[in-house]
Amino acid sequence: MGSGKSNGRSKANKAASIYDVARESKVSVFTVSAVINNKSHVGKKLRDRVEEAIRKLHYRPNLVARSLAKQQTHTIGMIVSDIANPFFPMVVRGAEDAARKHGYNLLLCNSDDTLEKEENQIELLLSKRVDGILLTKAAGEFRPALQQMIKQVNIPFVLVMRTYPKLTKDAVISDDYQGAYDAVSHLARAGCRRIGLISGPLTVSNAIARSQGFRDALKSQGLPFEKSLVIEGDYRIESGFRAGHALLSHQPDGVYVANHLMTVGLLQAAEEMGLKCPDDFGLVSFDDYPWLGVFRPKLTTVELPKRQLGSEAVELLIRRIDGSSEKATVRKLQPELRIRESCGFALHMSRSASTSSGK
Amino acid sequence: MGSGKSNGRSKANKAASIYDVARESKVSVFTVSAVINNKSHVGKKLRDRVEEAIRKLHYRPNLVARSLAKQQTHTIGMIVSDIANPFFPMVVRGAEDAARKHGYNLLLCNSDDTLEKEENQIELLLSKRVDGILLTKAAGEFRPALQQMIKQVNIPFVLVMRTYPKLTKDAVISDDYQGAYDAVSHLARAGCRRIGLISGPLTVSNAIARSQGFRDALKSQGLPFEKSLVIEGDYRIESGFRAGHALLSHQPDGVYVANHLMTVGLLQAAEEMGLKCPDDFGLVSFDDYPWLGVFRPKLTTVELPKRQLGSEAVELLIRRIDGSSEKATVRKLQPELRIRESCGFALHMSRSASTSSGK
DNA sequence: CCCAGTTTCGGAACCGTTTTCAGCGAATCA
DNA sequence: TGATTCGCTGAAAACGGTTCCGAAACTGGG
Repeated sequence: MGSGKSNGRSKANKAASIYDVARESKVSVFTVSAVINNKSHVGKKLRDRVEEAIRKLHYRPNLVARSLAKQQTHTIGMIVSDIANPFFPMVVRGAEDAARKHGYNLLLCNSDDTLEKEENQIELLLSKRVDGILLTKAAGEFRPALQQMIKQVNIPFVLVMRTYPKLTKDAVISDDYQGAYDAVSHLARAGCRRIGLISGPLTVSNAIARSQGFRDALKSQGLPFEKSLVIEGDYRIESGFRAGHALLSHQPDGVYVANHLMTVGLLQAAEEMGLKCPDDFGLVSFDDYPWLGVFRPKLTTVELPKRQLGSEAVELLIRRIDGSSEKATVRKLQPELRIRESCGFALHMSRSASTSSGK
Repeated sequence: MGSGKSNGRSKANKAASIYDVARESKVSVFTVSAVINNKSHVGKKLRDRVEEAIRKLHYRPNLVARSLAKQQTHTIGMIVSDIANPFFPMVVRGAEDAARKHGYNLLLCNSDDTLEKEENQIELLLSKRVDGILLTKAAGEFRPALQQMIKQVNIPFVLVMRTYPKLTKDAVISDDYQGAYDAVSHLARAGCRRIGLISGPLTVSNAIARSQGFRDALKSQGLPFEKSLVIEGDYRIESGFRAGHALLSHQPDGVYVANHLMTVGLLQAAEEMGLKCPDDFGLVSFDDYPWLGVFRPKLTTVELPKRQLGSEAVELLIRRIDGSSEKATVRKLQPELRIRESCGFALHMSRSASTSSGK
């Protein structure tokens, strides 16, 4: 009924399926499938005919059907705190490039470092049957049901930037302890004696490592640990601002900040208080960016290999997806101290030089 | 044969399917499906039994199977130039939040503003049967086969930041013309008489709009257009650096740069040449960032509503996915001039005031 | 010329959902 | 109490691939 004896499938708005090309080239779907994945050798003539049909129909295999059949999606989920935090874009970029190289796509999620959002994102990713998940773990433990599901589907995770052995021992992180150690050692060499710390949330592994590096560097430099000079933030600007106010009121002569965003907050606070860096206090912070060299104060930073962080995480994850049984491993990448001006090294050089020459 | 009369499916490493919960709760799969999507009313007792089984088995529907059956993936592809360009993270974040709110996920791709990569990404996204695509179009035209495929699958696109009517008229962009116009008008008000431009690649709509705004503002201020003071870059640091060298050698007293990354390059060049901003030249650039207020030179910028750009693009795209037939529309968001210090407004105020008082 | 051994190919089951189409039972009304 | 309608329920067919298995075609040797 209706408009004539059409075969019922409206031609418009319908991508060709493997059946269409099979019919077009007068072979079975198996043969088409075989030439697509060039599997078991298909005769030259048939192969040509099939390829011709594929071109003619603009056929592209439906990857969701393939995913269902093969039980793998060639998609990996990536959960970061917040892509708008300038730290993450480069690691995401590193991950995306590595993923694509292996034929994988990236499903990007933001957790805002919130357990609840993180759990929701993971559930969704599991439902989408991603082949693996890259996770910058927020503080807190998964609810039992989620843990069960994760165990049940047996999907590989690899942690990025932060460890969380309860979930998996596979992780790629930066050597935060060393980075912090270098940073405050440098501050001390530059002549600082009362060094403050604005740390990340101590519920999270890298904040702990950075704090520990801070303490140990202090100790090895023979400097006292003053409780009033240590403030815990949450890696965001606002917390750096508050911490900055609190900290600077105790008049440290140097401060080490555990990430860039909090450094920005600290600088805001300093400006409000009429304090200048590096004249009034030395400063070294984590995370470096290409543009930090052109703005004053020229920040002395410890740079993390962000891109590599992302790419190595993906490489490891894909090895796991492919069933690698290499033993669980946390890959620790080395940071790099980039000395510019905010540490006041030039300023205090003479004093520093005289003390170090005494050794 | 083998180890007894086991039912053959190894229990380990296998997520429960809808059949499992149907068997467990002794109903048909239809009923289970019905309670999951709470469709046609299912009796209270049955519903309870099913939900109980779901909980017990930690069942989560397999979204790839659902996608295949429903012919929609609830996934949207987003192609940006480069997520590591600080401009994009916030628009991606805006997009991700909006997408999630509607139950969609974001598949993120980088094109490096390269036609070839862009085409590959699109093909992949089409194969993955994403429901729609957000695209910051690179320069150049799709190859015919791709155009055909796009037409054939009839998938909605919405353009972000750059228009490209050949593909679709749906776009959400910023009012680049106005932004540029305001920027250089402000420079002129601040007393600049020889204003230079570092533009984006003129193969791309927003670079053209910004250049046009530059010209018109010059004209309306009665300032001459000097060809040697206009240089085309590609929105990256390196090109800003080269352009900066070339431009500053002609000694402009003001320069307007079409994005932040090139501004960074310009500042590098200025430093190498011993030129200071705003003492030696006024500067206003596009893109603002939370941290620009704490570093010197404090950049005067025209800020684009990045987050909104992303979210509105998603909203429009989803309306299209849902079959909205509202007429094609480019949504133009207003930029905001943020006056700080790099424009030298304070510096030249007196001169500017005297001239404007004469009018 | 015949038969065993390889390729090559086609048929059909399967992946986990949704959804159509009947059928069955219960509830409402006369 | 019996008939009619309505609400639920279940079997089965898509969705678009992959892949096992058996059959057909082709090869070569005796």
